[in-house]
Amino acid sequence: MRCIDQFKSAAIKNPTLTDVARTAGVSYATADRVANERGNVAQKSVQKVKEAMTQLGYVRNVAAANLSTNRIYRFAFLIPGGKNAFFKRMRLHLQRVSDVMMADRVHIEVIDTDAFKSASLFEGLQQVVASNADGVAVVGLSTSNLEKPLNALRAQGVPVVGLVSDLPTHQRDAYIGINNKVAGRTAGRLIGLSHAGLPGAVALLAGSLKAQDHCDRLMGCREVLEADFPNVELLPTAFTFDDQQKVHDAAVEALASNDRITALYNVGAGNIGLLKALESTARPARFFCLVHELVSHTRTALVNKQIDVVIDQRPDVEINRAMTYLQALVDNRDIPPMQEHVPTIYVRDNVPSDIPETD
Amino acid sequence: MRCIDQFKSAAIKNPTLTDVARTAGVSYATADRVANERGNVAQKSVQKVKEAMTQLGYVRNVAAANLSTNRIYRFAFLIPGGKNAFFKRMRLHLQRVSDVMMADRVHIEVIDTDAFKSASLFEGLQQVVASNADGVAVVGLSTSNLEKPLNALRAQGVPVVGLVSDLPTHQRDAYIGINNKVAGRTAGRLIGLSHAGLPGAVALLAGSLKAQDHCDRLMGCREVLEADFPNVELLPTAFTFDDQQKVHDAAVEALASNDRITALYNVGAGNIGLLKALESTARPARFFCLVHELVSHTRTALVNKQIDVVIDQRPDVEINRAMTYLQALVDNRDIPPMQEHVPTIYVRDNVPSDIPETD
DNA sequence: AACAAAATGATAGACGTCAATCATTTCTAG
DNA sequence: CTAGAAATGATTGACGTCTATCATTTTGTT
Repeated sequence: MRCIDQFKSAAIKNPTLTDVARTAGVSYATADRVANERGNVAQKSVQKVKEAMTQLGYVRNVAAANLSTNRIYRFAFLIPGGKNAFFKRMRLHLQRVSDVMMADRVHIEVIDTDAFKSASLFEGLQQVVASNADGVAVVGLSTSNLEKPLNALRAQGVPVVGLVSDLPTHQRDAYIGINNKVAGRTAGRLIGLSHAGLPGAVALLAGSLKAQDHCDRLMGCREVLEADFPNVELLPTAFTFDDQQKVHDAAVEALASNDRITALYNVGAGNIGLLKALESTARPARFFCLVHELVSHTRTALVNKQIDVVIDQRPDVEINRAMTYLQALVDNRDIPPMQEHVPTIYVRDNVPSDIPETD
Repeated sequence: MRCIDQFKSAAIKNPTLTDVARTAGVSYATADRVANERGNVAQKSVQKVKEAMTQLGYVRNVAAANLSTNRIYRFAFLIPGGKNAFFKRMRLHLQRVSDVMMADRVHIEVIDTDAFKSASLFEGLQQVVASNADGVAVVGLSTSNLEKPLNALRAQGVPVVGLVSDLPTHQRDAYIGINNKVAGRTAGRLIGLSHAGLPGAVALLAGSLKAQDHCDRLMGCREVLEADFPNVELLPTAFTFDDQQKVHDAAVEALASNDRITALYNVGAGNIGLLKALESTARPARFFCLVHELVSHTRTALVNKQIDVVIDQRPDVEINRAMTYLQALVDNRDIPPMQEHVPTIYVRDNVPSDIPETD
């Protein structure tokens, strides 16, 4: 953009620190002292060098710098292990990206954590502290206190990025994830729209009120329906602890007990159970079904018209963003401009065809 | 992932070509000849070197390579100029990204083309051919024949990426953009869902049948409604040539003439005219309004409940992807894994808050 | 003016790759 | 067996930055 004139001419050359030193009228050593803040430089020299930098549009050549220091980026990702399809998808993407990132000297280690055990997270983090990583991304747990290891990391200058579930603001450098209240509101909006003003009743399934994200989603959904769709009644939430069997039973019960039911929204996980319930149970004539997270089985159900909408968090995008953030933080660079990460809505027509099998 | 063991130990080092040569039992020169395909190497040597590479997990250090060749990436983006808010947003993102990319030695030139003039595109491309860019991204035009300049570029080894509107498959290396039939189907699905089985009629506005993307969207929308929502009638399409005034008039007429109208879908541009019409005209009790492309005014209208859904192409994501593709193509690298780019659905709750003003 | 302290200059090796050159060895055909 | 071709080895400078050392100049203090 700023370089159209140069661009046209055959040879473009970025100014080097030597160029800066020359136009500033100082030696390379001094320019270097200024650039790398090594101190022992007179104010007026600092001034001269900085002016030369802006004048020439000097940009530090990160590649050369990394080469000279033999820089390698070692990033650790702490992600819940186990059978959860969403995190499986996340780990799969991480693995794929990892191969490509090798060329950029980015090494990735994935540490499986126990999804709901605070101790496991704590232990994983301590492992990272010891492994002298350059950056860490953590899927946190709102109930666990990770202050000590996180502060230890950040005291070492290791940036920490919260992933999917936020950490206390002062314990991390950035948060990459959706706003779950927004996700809930989005669900509420779509449920409301699907009623076209007709009366209806929504069955709600959630894991537990202890999960902050589930709470937020429920709240968002309720907010929108109460404000904009008084024709839609909210039935009491059933809690499933994200267990497939419990989800199944709750869905069957909801469908059977209330013949006014027109919509079902599962705020949490365990959708396989829900799908089984939908297969075996008669569905009302008017029925709108909405779940979270696009994985192979929810995708199939979407295409097969068992469910109508999937709200997805785009774990691949989140991983990419985490990586970008970590690199920028480590290099002390500007973070590239990126649009706010919001929940994605999939209906059966805009669903990507390349969702990997994770089962 | 593959390097957990190394990761744990304090010092990690990527193998260099010297290491490869050593374990292959050949000189650096020979290893280099293999790595850079310079020829004049015996088959068995090639074999030995390649084996050593896979054995050690050698990955070419792109940073060092680019440093030694003084590589600079010069990418040209041919994007329609003028007042169109969507392309304004695209150019704005390009500009922002450009600043950050300077650190990676990526220079970006944006060439404004005349949105609908084939000659302008042709001229712009010839300009690029002359400017010896390293890669080109073009917003094409289905009606124009760009075979000559495109082939000239690709003959020079300059990768060409089609953006937003596809080019003939054999004339480009990749296409970055949404599938417009999918976009239309998505619109149709949402319109259908919004009727909850009640009867309705959809007013359709489009620019012109000459625009391939508009055709595709109309077709997709019709497909879904006819197949899955027989209760929704499709009214004849009004053609607006993407002119605000014509869009306004068509919308007013549609709302006035047909009291059964329950939805309006503008397949094309000129939404400012539509918004004016919605402000001044009485809307039916049941009314679902859907448009394309999130820009400041459509975002405002979404939040203010004038429209219900915006289907967006995510120009920022498209730009980023184009950049990634071009870099990978130039470096002859693998393209990082990325999920299929599909149209994004925005309702007023999941709409990003940081859409820049482009008016 | 003398002296220490602060600032500056000059320079060199390392990082991994590319792109050369030139000498030497090995292979192949007649 | 030998000339010529093909293959290989050895080596070098450049790219831009970092890090270090050491010599020299300038500054400020008494």
